[in-house]
Amino acid sequence: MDTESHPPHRPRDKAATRKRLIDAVGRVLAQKGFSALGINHVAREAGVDKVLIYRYFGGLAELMDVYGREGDFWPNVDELTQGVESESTPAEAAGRVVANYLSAIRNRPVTLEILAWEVTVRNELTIRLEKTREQTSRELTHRLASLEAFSDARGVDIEAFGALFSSAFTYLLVRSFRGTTVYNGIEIGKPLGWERLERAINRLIVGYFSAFPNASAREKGEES
Amino acid sequence: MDTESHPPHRPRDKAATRKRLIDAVGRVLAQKGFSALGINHVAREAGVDKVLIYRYFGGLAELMDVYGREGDFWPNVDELTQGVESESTPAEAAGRVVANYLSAIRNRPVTLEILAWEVTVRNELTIRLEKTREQTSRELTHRLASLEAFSDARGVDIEAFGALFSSAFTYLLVRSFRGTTVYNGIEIGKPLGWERLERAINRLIVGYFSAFPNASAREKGEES
DNA sequence: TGACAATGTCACCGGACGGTGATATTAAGT
DNA sequence: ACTTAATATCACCGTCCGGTGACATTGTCA
Repeated sequence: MDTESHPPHRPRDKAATRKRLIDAVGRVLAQKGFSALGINHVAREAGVDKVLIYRYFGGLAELMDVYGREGDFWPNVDELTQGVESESTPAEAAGRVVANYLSAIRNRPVTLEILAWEVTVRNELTIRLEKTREQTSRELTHRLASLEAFSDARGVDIEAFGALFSSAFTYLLVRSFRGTTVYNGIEIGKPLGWERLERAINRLIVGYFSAFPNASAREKGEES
Repeated sequence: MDTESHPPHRPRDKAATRKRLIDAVGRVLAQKGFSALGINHVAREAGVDKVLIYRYFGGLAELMDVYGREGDFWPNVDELTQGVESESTPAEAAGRVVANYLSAIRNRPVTLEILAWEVTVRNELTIRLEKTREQTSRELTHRLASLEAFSDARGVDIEAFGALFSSAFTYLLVRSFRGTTVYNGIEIGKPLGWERLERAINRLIVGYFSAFPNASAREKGEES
């Protein structure tokens, strides 16, 4: 429909060709996965000679860098904190962020592809993407910590809390995305499985924060 | 030290050559990772011609199958439930299993490599390994559920609980194994980071089970 | 109109991959 | 000792990869 075959003279337009290449990265990632992400594939997908990748970007790494900047596959802080009010309790806020994170990542194949990619290899590309995400999580932590309720909750390690939950979700979502249907007896490929998970998550969140009822109760839980 | 170079005539021994190939798989996985796992690499590592892989096993997939059977890279239920007594409370038992899981997987590069592999691709081999692990987790769940304390705790979903924690650990361990030093502000490459995680984990466990104090308290937490 | 740079195409290189046929070497059976 | 089959090695094929130099086409500006 859109991508023509070779011969018909395309009007020469550097900017358009650049965009063609950037878009091709996303298409290759979505359709073939990162294992097929190479100079040849991207150029072929863009219907353009691969030498232009070197000329316009310097190489695939730099092209990926641009793609990483322009892509919106990662939710920002505003999206993650949607529904979190300043007077929210920690449990409410955490539950909101968790739900936002889940819905933000689900059904975004490219994002899941990249997350899976980060697990397997660690090169210039994934390190750049990783830094972007780390920056986002830093902002998120900062914003959550600025909530009144959190400032009162002693002993709460919001970073460790977030690391555990986001890593669990990321792992389960990626596994499900890759085709695993059952993990630890949970049907992660069906809504029912995720309902069970969300129920357990809610209990964990409530339990975690209820152990620190807005100050006090410090002598009770500090055994280490 | 052990692996000779090419020329010196080795005594002909099919069984020994088979073993050489199987061991080479583990070495390649441990040293180069699954991305380098190919006919050529394995044969080169074994110091043997690659055609023998076809002759003795049929191909790399079948060789991997044999390797998967003979390897002991996955902890069994006994190892995971070490220290869990029949009179343990759910929180104690869960904490024990969590700690055992962590120590069992850490410093096992091949296991971590395989776990990372399962995230990325899904083929005959990873599916087989996945089934083995799923079977183990099923047994583990069954054993834990048979504890008295658990049978009393209503509303506890031990499978969902385990899925969340094991997936979080797996993800963080693999990321750390791959070289990521900071995740969500946690230094997962250093003991300090893991201490923070373990502290948060303990609070989560205690909080999760304390929400269900051995029966009763059912009308309090069943909002969904 | 003519020169020149920008844009895009083509052909090729060396290397690694999976896979296979032919050949050499060794061990065993008679 | 001689045959024979098992064991192991070698050489080669086609394909894809990342990367690069040479060439063709187009637009711009003097």
